[in-house]
Amino acid sequence: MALEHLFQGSALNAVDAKGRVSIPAFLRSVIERRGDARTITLAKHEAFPCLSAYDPAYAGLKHAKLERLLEKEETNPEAELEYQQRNLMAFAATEEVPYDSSGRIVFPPMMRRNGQIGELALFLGTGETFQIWNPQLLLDEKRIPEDLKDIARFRLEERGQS
Amino acid sequence: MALEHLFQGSALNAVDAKGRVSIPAFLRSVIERRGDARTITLAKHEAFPCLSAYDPAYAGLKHAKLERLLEKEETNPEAELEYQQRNLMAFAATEEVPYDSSGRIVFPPMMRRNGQIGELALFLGTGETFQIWNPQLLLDEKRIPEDLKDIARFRLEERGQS
DNA sequence: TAAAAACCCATAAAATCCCATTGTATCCCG
DNA sequence: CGGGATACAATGGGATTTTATGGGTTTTTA
Repeated sequence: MALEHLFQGSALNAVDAKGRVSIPAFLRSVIERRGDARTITLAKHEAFPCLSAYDPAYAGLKHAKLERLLEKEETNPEAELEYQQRNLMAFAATEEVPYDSSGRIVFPPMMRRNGQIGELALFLGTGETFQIWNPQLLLDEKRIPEDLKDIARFRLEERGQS
Repeated sequence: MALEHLFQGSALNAVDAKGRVSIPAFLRSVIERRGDARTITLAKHEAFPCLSAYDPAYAGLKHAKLERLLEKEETNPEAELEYQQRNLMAFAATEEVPYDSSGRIVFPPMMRRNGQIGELALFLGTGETFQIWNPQLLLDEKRIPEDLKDIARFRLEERGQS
């Protein structure tokens, strides 16, 4: 693994009527330092009711890792099936979207539903990747530490006042 | 290995009365970034009841890979036979079709039957290649993860409403 | 010459681009 | 160090371009 630049920080942005959202500038700057792409890949998170997001550099690493796993166990038919399934999840079940010169993506409807994202999108850096949450779902999730919920509450208040 | 651009995402497109289908633009853009061709190669998938599809750049890689395998085990007569068989499958059992300026191919009847494709074609990116499914067969396939079936269902709904 | 294949045109919906506005953080200079 | 000036981030709205798809017409080919 070993990606040099890591995603960190949080932000709460609006999703407009066309489904557009600004990717926070501090996340974009990490993407652009990792590579020269201006796209993000969206996937349903495996554990939480939110989306997982990352850049092409991370996607490439993930793919290489899968390939290595396969070659190690090439002759095992069960390994072959598992490889097929993982590959489908990694690529078919994800969507790559470019962001424009003002840093916005338009949310693919499928991902918006997968992540149950409404009019507000909470961005959370998690190192190699970042997450996008419906802030209310994060507050409702018992597996999320209270301190993190406080951050979400703060971001909500911040927005409520302005 | 190491193809720089990977096939990713999903789409459900109509097959019209003449057997024509649009190749989703996001898949075409990968093909055209990998090389300057505007064709795809179709084959029956080895494990699933669907078609496997790729571009000329990948076909070249696949051929090189087979060659390498053969050289490694040159003195083994069984390896020689396996090479002949794989080679036949990789080249004789496939069809290469060009797509036109609007991004459509006409489905070769043999492949349409091999993949049991009806009036709808579900495209699934799988990294180095992509798959084309009859969406109903995917929903019926027990080896396919439920999350992926959800995507197929979403694509079907999306189309049903319009 | 009839069936099939390739080509061309048309169109509605969706995706993309472009410009405008506003609020906020940063800079600069006296 | 204060106060404006500047730059950038986030967002709204309209205009333009692509995409997916249907249908007709010409050109092969057998």
